[in-house]
Amino acid sequence: MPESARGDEVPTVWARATRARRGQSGPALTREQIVRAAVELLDAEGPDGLSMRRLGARLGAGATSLYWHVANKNELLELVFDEVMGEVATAPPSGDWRADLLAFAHEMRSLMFRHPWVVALFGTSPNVGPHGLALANAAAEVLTAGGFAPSEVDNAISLVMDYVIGSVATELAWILRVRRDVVDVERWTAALQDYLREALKPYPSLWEFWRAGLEMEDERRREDRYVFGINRVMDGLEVYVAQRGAKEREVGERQGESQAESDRRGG
Amino acid sequence: MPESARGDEVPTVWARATRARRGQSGPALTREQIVRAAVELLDAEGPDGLSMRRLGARLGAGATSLYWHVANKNELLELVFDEVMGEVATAPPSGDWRADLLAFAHEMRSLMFRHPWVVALFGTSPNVGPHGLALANAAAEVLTAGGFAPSEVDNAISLVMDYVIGSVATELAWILRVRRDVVDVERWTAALQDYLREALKPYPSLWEFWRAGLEMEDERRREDRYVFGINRVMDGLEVYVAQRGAKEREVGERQGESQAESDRRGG
DNA sequence: CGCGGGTGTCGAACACCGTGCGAGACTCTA
DNA sequence: TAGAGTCTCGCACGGTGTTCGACACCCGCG
Repeated sequence: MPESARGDEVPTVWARATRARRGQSGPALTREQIVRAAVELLDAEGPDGLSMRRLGARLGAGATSLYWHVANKNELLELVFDEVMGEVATAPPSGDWRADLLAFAHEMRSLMFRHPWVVALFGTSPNVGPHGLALANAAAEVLTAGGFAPSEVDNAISLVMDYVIGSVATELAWILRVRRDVVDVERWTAALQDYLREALKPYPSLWEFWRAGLEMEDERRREDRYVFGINRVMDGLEVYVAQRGAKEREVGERQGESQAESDRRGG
Repeated sequence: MPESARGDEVPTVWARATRARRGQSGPALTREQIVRAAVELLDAEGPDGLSMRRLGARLGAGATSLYWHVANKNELLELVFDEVMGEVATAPPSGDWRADLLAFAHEMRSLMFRHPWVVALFGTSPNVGPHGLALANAAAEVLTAGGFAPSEVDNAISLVMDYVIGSVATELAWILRVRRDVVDVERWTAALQDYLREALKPYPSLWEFWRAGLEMEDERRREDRYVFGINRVMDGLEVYVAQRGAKEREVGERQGESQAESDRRGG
């Protein structure tokens, strides 16, 4: 329903005004309808399964009809992204910021597993749709309630999000690759192991690590990795809060360097 | 030079034997040559700039000639990935595992900025080329020297890598998007800000955070985020080492729960 | 010398992709 | 009834990865 769906240098779909729909019987195609169908298509067939032609066909419409409702495919992806953002549950701060933040991370992670294609969409657009904003606000509230200063809230959220994104991205890339290309998993992993046994001759200890890892079933091993990682991230944030608290308590006695200065020196 | 470059269910290029090259005057095209040209193309024009046709043209050859040396594009990407992995500098453990690991992370991050397209390649293949293996070994040595148990080494490396990947991925996605699509940055950010001012009416505190952020120049803000994040990750690992050390010291006195159990409870 | 087979290159073709353009149909308002 | 807006869609353009079969070259062998 936009006056015309041209991109026209608008930074995000959301910044473009939409017109009220017409009279009574609306158009055959709706933006909501298109977005929902796109999500279904992506879930069912992965990122390569979504093409304008296929999406149109699924809706019983021509491919180019979609371009009335959406400027281009990127904009459609922006809409689709915010759509699934609406799936993640949020809750007001409970008083335990670590638990709240952990729950937020888990919620995000499970979203990404439910819709494996979203992971590639993080960062490709401003993510300022209604659901995205609500989510950002919920996370910010948790940290604010936890005593984080305004300037630190963004850093802390980014840390958690970036870790979850990176972790799930590598996990999923692997899973999807195997699912797509490999027909005989047994033989495939055996071949890989054969190669590694040879190639790791120069690095015997590495071979030991990986050999052990390869024997555990994959899903459990990956879960372990994530649980380890996210808990370390939380520990790191707690250390930060504690140190900053300590610094504040000794304020005036002697001017301690700021945490940012200490970080920068360390890095 | 492979007997034939068919994919044939081999899990990685590296697992396929290569034949000795022929007589004296080698072929017009070489695998090394192709890989190097591909890296140049990717650096110059981004991921979309690399197509088999364009790559062939750059080498003064037909597109399909490449398929003699490489089974398909994915395999080429695997080769290209390991090629740039050779660029990252490693050093033997210095005795300070935190400093070593931090240096490793920085090295990785700067690699990803030098070749923005690699970030999307992490996890899409086993990453077991010669350079990748050497790198993994170097990182493992650092942590082993730092007192990490074999089973923990993989977890810790994954944590650091995943954070760096996630952080750089979101950073780069944004940078590249702006660089590609936006002609008038000034007007673009202004429009975004206008939209946000309106859309964030329900979340006034969020508006304050972001408003402050938007005023700082982007590069500095992003750098700050990364420095904050990676230092929190390191803190988290240090806490872990310290706690485990404490646990070990009190061994036998009372059976404390393992760290993994504690993590799982927390998560 | 001749010749078979491996090595290497390549043009044509297939089935896709995103999307600009313009024609047309339908419906509401004046 | 005229006109303006809303909405659908066929065609076409220039790209993509990859398969297939034809072809040229050079080596060692008989």
